[in-house]
Amino acid sequence: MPAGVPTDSVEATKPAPRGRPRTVGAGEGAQTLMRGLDVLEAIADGTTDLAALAARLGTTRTTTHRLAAALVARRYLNFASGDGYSLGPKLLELGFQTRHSMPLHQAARAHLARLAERTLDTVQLGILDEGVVFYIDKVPGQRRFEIRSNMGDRHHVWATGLGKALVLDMTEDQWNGFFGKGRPDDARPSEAARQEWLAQMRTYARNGVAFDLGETEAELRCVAAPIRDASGAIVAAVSVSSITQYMQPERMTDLSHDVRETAAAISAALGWRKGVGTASA
Amino acid sequence: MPAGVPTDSVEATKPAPRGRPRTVGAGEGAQTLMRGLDVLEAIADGTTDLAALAARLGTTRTTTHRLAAALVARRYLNFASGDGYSLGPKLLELGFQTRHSMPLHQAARAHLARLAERTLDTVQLGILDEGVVFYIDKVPGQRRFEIRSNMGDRHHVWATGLGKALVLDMTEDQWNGFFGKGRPDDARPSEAARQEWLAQMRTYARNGVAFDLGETEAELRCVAAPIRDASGAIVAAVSVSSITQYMQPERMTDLSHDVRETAAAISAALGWRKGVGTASA
DNA sequence: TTGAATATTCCAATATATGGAATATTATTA
DNA sequence: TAATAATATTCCATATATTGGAATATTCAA
Repeated sequence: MPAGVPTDSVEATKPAPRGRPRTVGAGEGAQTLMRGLDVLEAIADGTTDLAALAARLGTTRTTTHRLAAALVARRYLNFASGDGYSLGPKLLELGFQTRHSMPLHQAARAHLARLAERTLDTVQLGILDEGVVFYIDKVPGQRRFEIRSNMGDRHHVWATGLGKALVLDMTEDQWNGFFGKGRPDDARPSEAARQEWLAQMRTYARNGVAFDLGETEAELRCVAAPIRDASGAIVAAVSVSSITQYMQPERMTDLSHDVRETAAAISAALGWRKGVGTASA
Repeated sequence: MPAGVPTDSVEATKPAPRGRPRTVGAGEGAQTLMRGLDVLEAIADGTTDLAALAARLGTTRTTTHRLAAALVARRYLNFASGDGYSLGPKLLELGFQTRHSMPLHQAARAHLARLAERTLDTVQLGILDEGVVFYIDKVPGQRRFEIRSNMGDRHHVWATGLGKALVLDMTEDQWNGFFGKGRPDDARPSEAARQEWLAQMRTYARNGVAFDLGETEAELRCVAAPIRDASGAIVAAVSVSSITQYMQPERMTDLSHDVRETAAAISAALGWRKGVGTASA
């Protein structure tokens, strides 16, 4: 499914429905619910009018309308005559509630703030979600500039410090799967680049800290470390980001300790005990 | 037929739609979807296990399980053996997307940041949602302390600057409806307090700016102004909050201009033209 | 290990969702 | 303004998707 992320919306109009996200199989016996969720997601994806919705779901206008009307009644959708459907306030509510109910979020908040205060730079918290990095919290730094990422953004695993930290425990095969993912075909990285990236990942995995040396934005760098839960599995990662000027090699090394400590503190709050799940093989 | 939920039971009798768009009958023919949403909201409300869920919805465990399983498959819920159900990552996603897709949010962002920079204090953006103030954006200030409200918080209309700004256009009857709302019965405010509050509201409405003089937290004060869309209706409000020490009467007066200007700028970005919908009667 | 609590699957019965066609509501012209 | 197009909404008989009881599987607590 094409992501409707604000950073670069590809098209504003409704295109021909490509591959159908038919998640049939699991969820048998709840067709109406599934279709309702389809409606929700189609609208999140930029569809605004009934006809397009119906075409996308492969249902009649009648059925589609009934589902949409139900969602409007429950405030999951807005409907404005003329502008069509849009995501409703209930989704805002549930989104916020979800964030607050995450033990991770609660455990992390104070630590992130303190890290941001010490480093003066932007601190971010992210999780791995469907193969991409999902930013779930951010504490801005105190410099004269602002790292322009936002909570809710999604970025590629291989090109961000947070992403690399999140996959540090995976096998080299899995790493390979991530590398270059999401790149347009004409910008496929060279084999040499892949090898270098893998070599770096090995180092990061050994150290328990990952760097971003400007893969996405040349002037941006960051230091990230994985957060583990009671089972030792990586469930999130924390990073400190700044511009290259403030991220010379020595500082990145220095920060490594602090970031790792912060990650460890949050991990501890989640029930992790030192030693469980860390690199050993 | 479900009978536990407070917000339905519309049947046979001819509805006499007064001020409120009752959306009667909507949701008919989508029982499964409605029940699915019930599940979602029950879990948002703290229910975690199947038995409790079923009891709450008035459905059998089987049905409830099918719905929950479908929602898990679609990542609207998590299920962890032992901990039960919790809100899932898809809700995070949709929540963020909803926020970003609001024209209001986009129009406001830059203005809020600039206001926060000028005033050094916390700037907040809120909307009226089901009779309460819903905080949808916040730009922290630069003082040594932190206003502890968070995005996603809900507060009472009558006790916050944002809330008052949001209802500035309403009638005195409607104001009355808001006053004291949500208070425990034993803390019902006196008639004198009500009269004083109404008098203040009249002043605020005349000036197009509302103050919070410590109704909720004695040491907190704020200055808020309404944001209007193209139709002139109030759709949101912006506020600057700080501690009393920094919010002496003169400064509140000074801030009034700046806050009102900011609100006007955001309103303009939403298509509002000076004069439309402002106090006139 | 046992027993208790909880989650999950199976199935026939029917209440519930479905879509075609008719209608109402808005937008866009003439 | 009226007439047209475009879109949303309601109606209703039909059959299909959903239901819940009972059986089974899984996890948790001693």
